[in-house]
Amino acid sequence: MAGSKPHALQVTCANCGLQRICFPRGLTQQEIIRLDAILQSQPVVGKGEALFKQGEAAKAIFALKSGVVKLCRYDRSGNEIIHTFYLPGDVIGLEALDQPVYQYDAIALDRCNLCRVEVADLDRLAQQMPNLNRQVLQMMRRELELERAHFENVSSRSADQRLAHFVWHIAERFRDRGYAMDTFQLPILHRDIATHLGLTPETVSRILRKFHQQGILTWQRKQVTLHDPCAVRELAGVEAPDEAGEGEVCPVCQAHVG
Amino acid sequence: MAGSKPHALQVTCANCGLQRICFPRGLTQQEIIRLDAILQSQPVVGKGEALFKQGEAAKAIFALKSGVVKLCRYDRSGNEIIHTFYLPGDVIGLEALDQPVYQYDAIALDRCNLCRVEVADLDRLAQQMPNLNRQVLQMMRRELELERAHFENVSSRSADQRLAHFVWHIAERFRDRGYAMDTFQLPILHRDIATHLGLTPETVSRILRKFHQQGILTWQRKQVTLHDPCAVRELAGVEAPDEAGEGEVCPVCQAHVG
DNA sequence: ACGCAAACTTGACCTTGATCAAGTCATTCC
DNA sequence: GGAATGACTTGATCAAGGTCAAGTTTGCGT
Repeated sequence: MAGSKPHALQVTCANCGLQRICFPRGLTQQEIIRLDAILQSQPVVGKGEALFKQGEAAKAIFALKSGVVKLCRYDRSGNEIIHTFYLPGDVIGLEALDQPVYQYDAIALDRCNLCRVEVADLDRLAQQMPNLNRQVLQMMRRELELERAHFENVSSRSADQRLAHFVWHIAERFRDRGYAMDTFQLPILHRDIATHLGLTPETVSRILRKFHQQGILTWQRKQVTLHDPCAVRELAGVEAPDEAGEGEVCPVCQAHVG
Repeated sequence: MAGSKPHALQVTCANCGLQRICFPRGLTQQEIIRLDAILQSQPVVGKGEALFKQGEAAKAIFALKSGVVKLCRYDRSGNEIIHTFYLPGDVIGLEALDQPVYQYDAIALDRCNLCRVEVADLDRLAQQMPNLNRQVLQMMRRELELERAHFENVSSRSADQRLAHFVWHIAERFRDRGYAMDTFQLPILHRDIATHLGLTPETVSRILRKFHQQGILTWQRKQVTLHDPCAVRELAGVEAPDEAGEGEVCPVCQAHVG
């Protein structure tokens, strides 16, 4: 993963590998340099630790350089509800721009490298950079879009479909970040997946066994492998991107896999 | 409802009854006047008609003055998914600020009075009014918060709880708008409720009968009555607002009802 | 390397809510 | 006003997935 060498030179937005998908997307080179100037700290958070917790003063937002983070909250009877998993390149805690305290917990699922941006600094910068406002609005809208897509997945589909859709969605995000989509490390507990999808760990376990037996995908330890990406996509209920194309090779599996 | 007299004087933001909850919230008097200037049209949309449809060019956002609107979309097998119902004072189609086309259908559930704001006009105005950017961001964040709350409701609760939570949530929104919370007209089909909550119409019908028999609430025709608001809130899994208060009267039912 | 705690698996059983079918009730359109 | 259409109700049946219980495996701390 990016940024894991402890002795590496100081990473700036200008030379960060995540520039394309992170904050700076859509900003000019000059603007990126000014953004860099307010990025004071690049904290590391250990497995299980919180970037922030519900109720804490919301003073900063974070960009995730490596690792995985879950955004969650507890209902009145203490059940965890997991809204999202963040991957490298995602921006976490945007709500802080708008509210005095965080509304959710953000928990690192493994060791995470982050960039921390103070809300006050960002606000000040935004007054001089209209593009940044647009950028922030777009990130917020994307977050809304993700939550809606997730709701559509959970609201009315079978357990098999939910799980297939989840895996496919994660695979797509890895693909978009330039990684292989047919095999990747995913440090998420099956229990957390179950919670995220409104299922039980037992059900997830049974479905994963079935998928494995059918040769569709395996998910053992933290290693996910899509043996038949098209079948996963099909189960997930996602359209093939180039339906009207060549028609010879599967556009998803051939174009992006391996 | 507001704005229903056809011969009424021209309604402006400055004299609109929804000023507190709609767009202008957080703007100065001067800014509201400038906002007014770009509000050219105040369309009326009939029952079942669309404000906009998925795939259309996203050129405007809307403020709802009267009526109810659903935001929905269809999955691959043609099943409707309903994300939100908008009540008077809500702003609809914010995504348009950020995208070339609408991603959802917005359908009027009864006759609706609207304000239409062109995205281009709003963009231009926002460059001169930093408050407006903040305002837009806040509305977007609220929309995200609503979607997450809805997901939490549907993801892991029983059918009874989902329905109670839905009714309670709507009642709260009416209360916040200055209407009675224990009885109101709600022009939403039971079928649409079922879709919104990931249930079937049959299940909704059975649960409503049970609630009626238990004296908790009735929902006949379009008339909703909460006979025991506290029971509804309890079922919905929502904390009483003033738990540590007087302790004598139920803070919700006495303070806001009737 | 050992042992404990947590994660995961597997099987038997049960509950919730979906499905199917046949009705009743409202609303709308001539 | 009366038929036709769509909304809602009610009952019988069924299956997906939850629950409970007892395993096995994994990972971590010492």
